[in-house]
Amino acid sequence: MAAADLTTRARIRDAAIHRFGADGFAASVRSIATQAGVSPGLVIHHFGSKDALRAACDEYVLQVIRESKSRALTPGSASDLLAQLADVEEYTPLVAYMVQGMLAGGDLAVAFLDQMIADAEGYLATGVEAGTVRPSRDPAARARYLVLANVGALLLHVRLHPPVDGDYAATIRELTALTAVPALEIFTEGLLTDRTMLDSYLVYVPDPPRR
Amino acid sequence: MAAADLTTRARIRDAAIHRFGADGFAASVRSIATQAGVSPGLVIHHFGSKDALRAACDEYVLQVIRESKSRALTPGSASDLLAQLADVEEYTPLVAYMVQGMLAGGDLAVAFLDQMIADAEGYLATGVEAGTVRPSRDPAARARYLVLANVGALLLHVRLHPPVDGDYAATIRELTALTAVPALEIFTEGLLTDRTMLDSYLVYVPDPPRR
DNA sequence: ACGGCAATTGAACACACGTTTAAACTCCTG
DNA sequence: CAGGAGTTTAAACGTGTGTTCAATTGCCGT
Repeated sequence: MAAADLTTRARIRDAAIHRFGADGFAASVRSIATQAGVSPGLVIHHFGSKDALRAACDEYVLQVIRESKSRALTPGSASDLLAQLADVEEYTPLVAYMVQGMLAGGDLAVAFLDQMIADAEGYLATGVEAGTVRPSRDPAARARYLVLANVGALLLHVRLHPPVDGDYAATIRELTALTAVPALEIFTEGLLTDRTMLDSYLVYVPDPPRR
Repeated sequence: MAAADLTTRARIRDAAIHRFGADGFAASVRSIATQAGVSPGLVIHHFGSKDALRAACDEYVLQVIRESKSRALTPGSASDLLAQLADVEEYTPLVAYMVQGMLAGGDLAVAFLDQMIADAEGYLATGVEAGTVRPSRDPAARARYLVLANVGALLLHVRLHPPVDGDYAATIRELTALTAVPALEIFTEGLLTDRTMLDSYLVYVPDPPRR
């Protein structure tokens, strides 16, 4: 995110990602222009409108995250994707932007979460084959639940303990420190001592997964 | 939320809860005034400012939710509080408002979640005593994780499948249908087959709970 | 070197917002 | 019945917004 040798258009895009991520999508065009060291009119000249600028940011963020995933990141744990990204200083603004995107809803959030769920389902299936993960009655639903619960917990934690100076890495480490033990505890030992709740729900809704 | 025999001030407050819940806190004073059948100036006359109006809504929503909890609601499952509230037509706007409040962050969200976490810890402790819930190395952290994960999943689900015509009850039922099986599965059978992940994390951070 | 084209700017526009103000209305009290 | 306090409204104000426009700058090819 260095201001070096970038197209003006790219500098404006990066500034927009920065401000949207820090202030939400109500951030003004003028504040973005200031951050980019540019006049407000030029922002519109390059992107047409604020909405189009946001759409361009959405697309760019999604593309960079997709690329980064195939690169250096350790695979295997889908729910830590954002945590790993936040640790790389260059990617921190993308994490902040993605968080705002999920808080605001819209196509970006849908696309990101759908991909995350699909990835998680793959990781879980690999684990099942390797014998480290228990099989599920409905692997797709389990992957969806795990992603929604863990990403959702991240969103709430960010709202309860907002990053100072945009330091998402510290906030996410804080979340990990708070939730790793209870999460691992539940994942390895369970929460309930008997099967009555599960069994009674299964006879109530006995539908098998439909794919 | 009927428009009958209420103080004008109360009618404006209810209209504000309705519009804030439906459109977020960017909802305009004018739209609230229209919904209440009143002029914009009167809204400010009664509450002083838009921020003060929101503060009054925060306080009122929190108070009503606290009262309703001691009443007819089935105790025992803290994470279903919002689901049970959404099923009562009268309370649906409060649920929508609360969702927006958590998405926006702020004191309302902190107060609500803190209370929810405290309640969950109580329910879990009761379950542990009764032998239906497994004990935890850190009961407070477990309660916090469970609330953040389940409420967070609710927030994300609402953003992915927005309620039509404010029908939060249907959206939440949809979420339950999608996540009940995987959640119960994980809670009774666990997710991992061996203890290596948990044990290795415990030696890495062997701190016992500090209270 | 110069004409042309894209980049860029500063000023302005139209609009929506929260809020203010003065006047009208309502209703209870003396 | 008079009057005053509280309620309510319509209109206006000031500000910030996204966007437009004409003018200026800077660069590149011929």
